Amino acid sequence: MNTQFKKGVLEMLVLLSISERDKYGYELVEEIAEAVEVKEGTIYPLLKRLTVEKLCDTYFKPSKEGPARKYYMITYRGKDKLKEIIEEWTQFNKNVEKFIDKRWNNE
Amino acid sequence: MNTQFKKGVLEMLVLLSISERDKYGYELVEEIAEAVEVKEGTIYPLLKRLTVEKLCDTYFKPSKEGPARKYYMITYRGKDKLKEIIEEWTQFNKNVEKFIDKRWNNE
DNA sequence: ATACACTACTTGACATTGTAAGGTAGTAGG
DNA sequence: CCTACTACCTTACAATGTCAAGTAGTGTAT
Repeated sequence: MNTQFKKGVLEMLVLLSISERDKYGYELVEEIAEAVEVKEGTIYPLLKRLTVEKLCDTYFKPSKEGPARKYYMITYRGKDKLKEIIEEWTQFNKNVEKFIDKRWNNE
Repeated sequence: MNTQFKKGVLEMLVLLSISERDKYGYELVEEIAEAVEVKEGTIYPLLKRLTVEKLCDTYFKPSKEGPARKYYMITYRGKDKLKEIIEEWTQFNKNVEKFIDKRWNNE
């Protein structure tokens, strides 16, 4: 899978996922990996960035199946950002699709 | 416009464009800029990479409207690569759209 | 002639973000 | 006690787009 395609998109997927409900890191990795090939080493640093940028907040909760889980909760800022990213992605994607359709599928 | 979204995609667009017919750099910049916000400083280095990787070849041709133009011509390797990239993009995109649709448009 | 606008190509220092590979630690079961 | 699974984290690295600046040829108006 082309690594480059994921740039920026993973941020959108993570924000989108925690906008449904609070999730912990490991859970996010598994959920996103179902859609896009991705490993822990990608998601954890991303979650840290999001936290530093105040797009999400975190808290710990003990677990019976292993070590405590760090939950990520989207902030208002995060929600605004998510909306913006989705709009940009949608527009970008539309333009790319149009570009491809004109040149690729007409043959 | 989110810079990150473009990563990898511009390579696809350039290859796609020169797969129609040979194009010169400046022409490519203008054509691609119609779909995706982009400047010369992005496209020229990309064209150099494609040339080094033998995905395209180049030749010069004089012009009456300015300095000589450097044309880019896709190679067989470039065509194979293009096919591969388009398939990957299509699949990737489908997965991302599905991920978004489930979580965003249901509200 | 001179200056300016437009065409056309090039480059280097930089920022962002994903990857690989490794590490730490808690809990449960044989 | 050893293994497997859950869960988190970090560092060094690679790829690619951006900015800003530069070089040059050609045509047009002053």
